[in-house]
Amino acid sequence: MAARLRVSATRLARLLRRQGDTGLSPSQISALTSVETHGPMTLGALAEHERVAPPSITNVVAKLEERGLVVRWADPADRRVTQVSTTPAGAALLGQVRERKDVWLAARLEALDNDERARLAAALDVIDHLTRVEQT
Amino acid sequence: MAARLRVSATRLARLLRRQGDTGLSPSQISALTSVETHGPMTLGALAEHERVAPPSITNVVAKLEERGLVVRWADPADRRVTQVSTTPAGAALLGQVRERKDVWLAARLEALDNDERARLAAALDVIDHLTRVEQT
DNA sequence: CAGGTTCGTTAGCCAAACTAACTGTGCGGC
DNA sequence: GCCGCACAGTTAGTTTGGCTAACGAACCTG
Repeated sequence: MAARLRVSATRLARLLRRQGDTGLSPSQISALTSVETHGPMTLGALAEHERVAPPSITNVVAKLEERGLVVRWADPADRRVTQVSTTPAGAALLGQVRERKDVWLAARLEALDNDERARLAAALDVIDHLTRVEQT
Repeated sequence: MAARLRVSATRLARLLRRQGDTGLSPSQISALTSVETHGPMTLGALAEHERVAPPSITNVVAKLEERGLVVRWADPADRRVTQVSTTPAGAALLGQVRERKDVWLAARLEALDNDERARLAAALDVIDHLTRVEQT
């Protein structure tokens, strides 16, 4: 069961990733997603979250800022740290990517028969639960 | 439904990927997997399958060969082409990675209750079917 | 057997990651 | 209160891995 689920999940994720082509590099899209989901954060926290060295995050954020997808400002309480958060444009771009993937996936779901869809629907909670446990 | 499945599948794939750490780069492990699953193949076919330029595959295969994970030989029928296939060591490495992921995932499945496991089991065929259709 | 085609490799360039070193800011001991 | 240390982010320089362009060897066709 583990092996079958592993293969299917990996394959589905790969197919989904192929639908999510933006003009951004993988590290850029990943950083942008982190900033959106975890709210305004410091560059150091972002670097740690992305498991990347500080100089790399400087560069990634600079490019995202050039495109107007994030904003960066000095923290008034501690002027060493700089905070970063998404702009409406950044959020919109992520939304478009997600919607494109959902459209593609929905089309696949349409191709299933009613019984299959019902079984998948019944398992959605389980799959969700499986991935929600604290990530080890 | 599409959105929930997308999120869960993406997250599960990411968690699985984190368990699969080898000393190899992503392109190396991907190429090795392709060679294993599609049998002996020419370098050009491998490059096309990996959606990568021919010079890149030369480099990737050279590194895999250094580690003894694949072997490369000239095709006797057409001495321009070189075939590549996995060694027992290469297959063993892939097997270890898969097993490590399966062990991790099986432990998570153990944490589910019986009803959840039953619902997931009933959906396995569906998820499999979903990813088996010709990839667009 | 000469010309053109195909396969893989070599050469050279660019993007993106890293480490090491620097700047500017905060903080705590004397 | 100032002096020294710690910390956040950036700059500088290197390494890695991808690409395109050009090349050599092998094949095929007229």
